[in-house]
Amino acid sequence: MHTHFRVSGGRRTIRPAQTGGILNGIEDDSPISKHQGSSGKNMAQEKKGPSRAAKPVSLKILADYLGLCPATVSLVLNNVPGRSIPQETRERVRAAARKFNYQPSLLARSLRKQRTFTVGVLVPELSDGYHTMVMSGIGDHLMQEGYFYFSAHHRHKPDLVEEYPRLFMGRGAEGIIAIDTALEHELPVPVVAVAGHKQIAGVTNVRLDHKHAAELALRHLHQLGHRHIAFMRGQPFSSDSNDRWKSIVAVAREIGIEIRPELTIQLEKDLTSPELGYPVIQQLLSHKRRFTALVSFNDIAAIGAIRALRDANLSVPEDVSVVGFDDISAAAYHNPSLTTIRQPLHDMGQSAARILLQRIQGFKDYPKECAVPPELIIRESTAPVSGRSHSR
Amino acid sequence: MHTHFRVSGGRRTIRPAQTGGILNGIEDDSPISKHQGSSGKNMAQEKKGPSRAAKPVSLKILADYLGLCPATVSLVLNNVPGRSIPQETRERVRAAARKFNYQPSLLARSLRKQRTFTVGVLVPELSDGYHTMVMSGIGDHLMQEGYFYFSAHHRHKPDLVEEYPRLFMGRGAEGIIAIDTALEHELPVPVVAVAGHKQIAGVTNVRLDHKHAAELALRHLHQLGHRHIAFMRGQPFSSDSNDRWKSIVAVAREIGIEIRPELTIQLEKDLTSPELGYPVIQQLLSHKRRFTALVSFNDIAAIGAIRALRDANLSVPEDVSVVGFDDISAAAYHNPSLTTIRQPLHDMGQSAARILLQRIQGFKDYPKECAVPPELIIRESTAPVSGRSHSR
DNA sequence: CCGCCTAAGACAATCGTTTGTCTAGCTTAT
DNA sequence: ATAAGCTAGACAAACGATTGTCTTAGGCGG
Repeated sequence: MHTHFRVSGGRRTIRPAQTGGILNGIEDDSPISKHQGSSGKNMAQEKKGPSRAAKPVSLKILADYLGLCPATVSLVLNNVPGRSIPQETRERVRAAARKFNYQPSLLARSLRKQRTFTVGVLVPELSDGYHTMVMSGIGDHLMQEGYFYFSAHHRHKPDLVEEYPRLFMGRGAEGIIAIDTALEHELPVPVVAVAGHKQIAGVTNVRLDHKHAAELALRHLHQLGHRHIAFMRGQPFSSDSNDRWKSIVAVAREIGIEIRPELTIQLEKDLTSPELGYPVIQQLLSHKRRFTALVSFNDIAAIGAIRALRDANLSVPEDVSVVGFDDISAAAYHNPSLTTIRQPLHDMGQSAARILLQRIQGFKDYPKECAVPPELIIRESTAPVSGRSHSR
Repeated sequence: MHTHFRVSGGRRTIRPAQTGGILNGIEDDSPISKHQGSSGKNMAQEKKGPSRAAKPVSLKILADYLGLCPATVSLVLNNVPGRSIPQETRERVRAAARKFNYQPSLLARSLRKQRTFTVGVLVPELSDGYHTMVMSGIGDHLMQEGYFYFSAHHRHKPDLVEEYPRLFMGRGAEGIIAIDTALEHELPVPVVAVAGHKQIAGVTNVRLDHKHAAELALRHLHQLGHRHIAFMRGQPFSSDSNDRWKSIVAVAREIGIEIRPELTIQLEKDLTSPELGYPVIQQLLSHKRRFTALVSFNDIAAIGAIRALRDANLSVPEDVSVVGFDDISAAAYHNPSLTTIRQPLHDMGQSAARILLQRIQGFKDYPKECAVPPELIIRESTAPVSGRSHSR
């Protein structure tokens, strides 16, 4: 699998102090609070004994305080229609809820309604930019829809891949999103896979539209006048390698670009550094075949390739144009900055979440697959083919 | 100044026409897996309305099947001591549990035991490398200890920073870890902040040992013979800027390195691209002061700084050594690769989780603060001071 | 033969909500 | 005046597990 990474900047920022206090905190330790407090001020609450959390107010406490029964309070707070409760009572209830900062226990509610509004997200590695970019999209959509999610990373250990979905479900997850993870069998809840490796019944796959990606890259180069193009194939173990290559071959044929075996190089090493692309380009150059452009398997390899080209006294993009893949953040910082095919990872995450929620909500005709369109990011590493192009 | 790199702002984007859309294949029906389905009462799962998950076996179902009462089954499965239950029954129970793939509802258990083994992790941005690296450490420790976690990102929106902790608690979180987030007030559960901005009662802070970091950077340069060192201060709004600077000043004094105002530059812009460091170095160079080394506020700025130095015909590291900060992944890929101070983000996450769990388990004497040691990563951007060092 | 002890498990309360059903008191229509 | 109809809530049964207390039936000794 090729590597995606992201650079972290030192961008920890401070926001202006926010002084809009919400009323909060009833700090008593008696089960029934007779606290006719003043308006909410943030009093430092003294922790006594063990540092257990102060018990939050329950419906029952609230009901006792109001002289009502818990059910009624629940009805008011949930605005259940078709119940006759006078406006005055409603307001009394709501006022008390505010006053005690009542926060319903989602735990209890979930148990009762058999609905948790929670999903599980399974990911190989949390510190990897590719995965977390997808998670970011997932998170956005889920939060917006009022769902929460557990996440877990398995570092490709098969036993964890096997175990976490079960644990998720034990915690009430209503669905599971698996990023770049090969699930082994069907699960009793809806599952959406992002860049998954397998076809399993009941799993919706979200993946890049490889065909489209190939079109963007090749048409771009073609329009710039490139006709002699070198290609780099991904490592066999990368889940995208095969699809991506097949699409390139198909599109090349459509457009009328020739793919020549002697200009095709194959990545083998399991590296996540530019080293990945350096030696293969050196080798390619040693054959002294003419080419004016290179389609790299990913940005990392492209950076290594550019270094190899420069070390061979070829300029990028003057002599050779280079197209990367992924749009890792280093692509923009590199010199020259990289023209690349961006995977809309964030969108893919959002789509995955959207589809999962649809399935959870009972859509029967959910898509089995969802192909997300890539995006061509044009930067400095590609240019029109020039007279002094690389030929020997 | 002409632009050397085009980053997100100035790029041209081509978005292909929306082909195909999402629906590609349609799966007729997902028969929910009935992988058990042997004797006993097989819960017939039919999709009543929504495609809800097959209902998992509960303790009660299991008990019915065994001709026991739920309580007994619970006792066996939890190995509750002090209960007399014959070995034969125990085995019968366990066999049945295996057979039906019984998975206790953590929801119900949590409700009963008032213990969820769940914490909430609050983070500004999920797609940022800094934050997710910390999360990775958090996840490692929590999982190892049998805890799960919700995560949520707030994108610095004050209302979300305010709201999510409450929602976490509504879902039973027993503690909260806030990464790089300015919480406003005390919470009724233990809180650990990583790179937090404030001192709030009840919050344990995990942060980098800035003093140590300054020592590593300055001693390294000092040992290489550098005496004329330029310094870059972080933006005022960055939470680390102040601490880091104070430490540098203190350590410089200890070692005997002079900090000269005319060699000190101040970052102002809120950028996460190398642009951050470029103009300030240009300006510094315009003063024609002699310096042989630069301590950058972070790696991103260092990359911009190096570009500025090179554009001024100065080589790195031959003329000027540059030390970065953070060790973002691009630091290793850059040319020259960056010598930098690595923040052990993963460790910081682990420490945060460890401390939080201790506090949850009732440790009274938890540390108010935890300083994590940085690490010096020596790469190509620093070298011994040479004869041809930058002086004018 | 009777009482006591203990093993083996049943019973029931509880956690905090939700929600269908029921009732006491009042109003209204016939 | 009486039945019918509302109103404003109470009541209680879930949801699925845990856990303290009770019950039953043998087994045993006296």
